[in-house]
Amino acid sequence: MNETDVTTMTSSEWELMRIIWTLNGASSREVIDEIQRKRDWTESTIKTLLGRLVKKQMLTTLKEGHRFVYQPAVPETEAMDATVSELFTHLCEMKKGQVILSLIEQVTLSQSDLKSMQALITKKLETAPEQVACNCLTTGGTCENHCED
Amino acid sequence: MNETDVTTMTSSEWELMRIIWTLNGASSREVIDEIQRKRDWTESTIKTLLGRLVKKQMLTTLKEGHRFVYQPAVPETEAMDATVSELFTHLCEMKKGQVILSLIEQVTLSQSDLKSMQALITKKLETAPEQVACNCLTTGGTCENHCED
DNA sequence: CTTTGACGTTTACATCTGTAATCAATATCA
DNA sequence: TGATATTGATTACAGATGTAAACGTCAAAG
Repeated sequence: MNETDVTTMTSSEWELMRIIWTLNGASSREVIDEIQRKRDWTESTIKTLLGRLVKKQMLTTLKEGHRFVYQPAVPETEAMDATVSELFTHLCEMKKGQVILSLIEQVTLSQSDLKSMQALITKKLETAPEQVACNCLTTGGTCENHCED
Repeated sequence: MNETDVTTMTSSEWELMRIIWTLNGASSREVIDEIQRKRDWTESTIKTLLGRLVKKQMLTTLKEGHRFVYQPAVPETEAMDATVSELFTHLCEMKKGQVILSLIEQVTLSQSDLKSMQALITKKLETAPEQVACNCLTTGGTCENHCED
């Protein structure tokens, strides 16, 4: 039940999590060294962030001697999907397609990713609506109503 | 130069902005009424948020009598794209494709959006790499290296 | 066994955010 | 014109976040 809310992760926290996800668990030293290759955060700052991630239950600790191995408490994929979904709830329904399009444009995608998308899109085309209405106003007025006056 | 940074918008602020974008400019009253159909924020709270958006230069004000018409200082599309792009910089390069795929799956997309995607994907397939490497560690180690031990 | 280092914990503080009451100026109704 | 409602501005305050120093404790080195 009471699931960890990954959507409250901040940018800095994402940076630590990525390392820990990728290493599939890491000591504070590993995280600190890795982070400091890119950011000039002090050791202290990074420790604070680790602590906060543990408190937020994004990380679990395994005691190994008297020090810890920090482990992800949530799978990376789950966190990515949840965060992106959450962001999309803020966007105008009508314009999400455009946003995804420009994402596809900007991201480097593998053959296999592209093929999966192609398949999915072909399937979605079978039942896709002609238009998707704007849902920004509760009154039901759509963007067009207003933008073209 | 000194461009407004849309990526600092919070969830609450997005809600106000959406209304103002959709109405293409609005009075505080309009915003308050519209927001209060969904949220039970007080008038006061909404005014504070409006003020902060003006200070952050996300909104511009036009004096109309002694009251204001709040106008978007940044186009909605631009804000959406910038925010989504920013979020994607936090994600493992290798897994962005999966995330986009699950987005396509979950979002309602119009025929025309889907067709644009299809075209773009077909084009991208021509030059797409077989694999996209994980970029989570500066050491260059990819997810595989670590996940399969 | 003592000194030194590594590591987790506590404390600190400014800024941002959520949430809102109060105030001052103005416009509108009586 | 005076009372009242509107609206923008100021002030408030707790919690989250960025950023980091200092502290206590255990382990390793000497």
